[in-house]
Amino acid sequence: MSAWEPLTERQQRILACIRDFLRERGYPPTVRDIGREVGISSPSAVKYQLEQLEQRGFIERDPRSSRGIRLSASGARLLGSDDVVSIPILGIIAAGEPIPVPDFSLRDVGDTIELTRGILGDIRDLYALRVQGDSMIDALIHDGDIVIMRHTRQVENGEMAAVWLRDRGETTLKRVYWEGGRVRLQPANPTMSPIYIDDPRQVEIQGKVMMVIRQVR
Amino acid sequence: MSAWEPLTERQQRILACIRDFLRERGYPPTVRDIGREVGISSPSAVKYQLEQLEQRGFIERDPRSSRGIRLSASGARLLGSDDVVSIPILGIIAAGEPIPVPDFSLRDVGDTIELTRGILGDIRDLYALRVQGDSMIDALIHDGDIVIMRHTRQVENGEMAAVWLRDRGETTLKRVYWEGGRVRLQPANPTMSPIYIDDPRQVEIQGKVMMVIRQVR
DNA sequence: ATTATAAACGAACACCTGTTCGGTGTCAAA
DNA sequence: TTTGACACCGAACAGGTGTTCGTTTATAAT
Repeated sequence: MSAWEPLTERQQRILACIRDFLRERGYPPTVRDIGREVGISSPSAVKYQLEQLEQRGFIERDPRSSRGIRLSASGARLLGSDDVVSIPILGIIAAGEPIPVPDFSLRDVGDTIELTRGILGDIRDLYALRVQGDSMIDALIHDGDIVIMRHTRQVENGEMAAVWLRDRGETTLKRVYWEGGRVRLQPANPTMSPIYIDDPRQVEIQGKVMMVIRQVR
Repeated sequence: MSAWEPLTERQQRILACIRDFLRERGYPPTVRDIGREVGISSPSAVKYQLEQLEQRGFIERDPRSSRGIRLSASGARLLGSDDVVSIPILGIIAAGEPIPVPDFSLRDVGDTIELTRGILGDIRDLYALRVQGDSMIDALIHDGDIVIMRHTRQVENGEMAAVWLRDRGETTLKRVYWEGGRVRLQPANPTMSPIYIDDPRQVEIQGKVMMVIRQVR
């Protein structure tokens, strides 16, 4: 049975059993728990199925360790069961100043926000900033919002970035388009006009905007 | 030791050990795992501390069950370790139509979004809607955003609600202020003016806006 | 009918895991 | 000094848990 073939009915039931048991108890089931749930009387047969599921990447196991089963990332995705990622909140984003430069080598982080992997997608190089002030209205971003950024110094055409405009001394969040010798910065608010920067050296990409979260008060 | 006294240094280390082990392995530590981590050589001494933590409500245990430990809700909160809540996505929100009425008695839900409890706060009666169109720009809400709503037919002054304006046949998201005989609807965009509804019977509260999530493309 | 494969069966084993029980050491208060 | 509370120790026990090994059953292909 190759990894591309559909899961058997029983394998699906085993995965669901692991997910539900985890949710309810906070720890994974034993092979005998699983057997009782899906109607297999022999622990070795459950082991056989767990090996299949492990080979196909839906679970991971720690051998000889009691309850040593966990859902893999793809297993969790299949089951609609998400895990939590801790994103460091590094400071604020405001129009009149550049955003903080993240140092991911630091292990000791202060403030964090916990988000599910499913709404984040790729979690590499992410950090969070709190929005301060109302000068980002053109990006449909409100004072107090949290912006999730990916640390990068370059973005593709059409991606939304935190841009530091050197001559203006100003941070702005806009979609960036490199057009020949100049840069077009397009607001998220579709009723507003773009701005054009003739000298690309004035445009400093500080990060890519991945997500905006607003907790309404 | 009463429940109101601070945790000892060692108890804090044990809680952190449980959280970290869970995150890394996907299952809780054994008493011997915990002992090795925090420098206690006897499993019965670990048991003693786990009993203290259980009595004070930070963990729950299933007796005689291997790795039968879970963080309680308050334990998880203390540790900044969040659990995941599944919010049903019931449909769309667009200006020209009323929003779907949630039926929480239905157990079988279709689409959901998984979010952490920590960014949601009180999770009662929550559901999600996808924003369609650009007619909610005055609420700083963008086509494609996800809005988290709480089902309610009334809101306090100053709370942001999905309001169905009966005579206009239009949904709008604004802060609601009941002022004598009329209603003031204030946009989230601070540069925009409020609208006033003289006849409160034209104002139908469909839900309270709790959160906005934008996954930037 | 035969063969191969997958998926189950069951018994037994090794060792992991929580628990019990009795004890020691430290500290503070009387 | 004595007492009590707290927090640890260690040995041993009971049973829980994963694993091994050989067997059986069902199904599909030849």
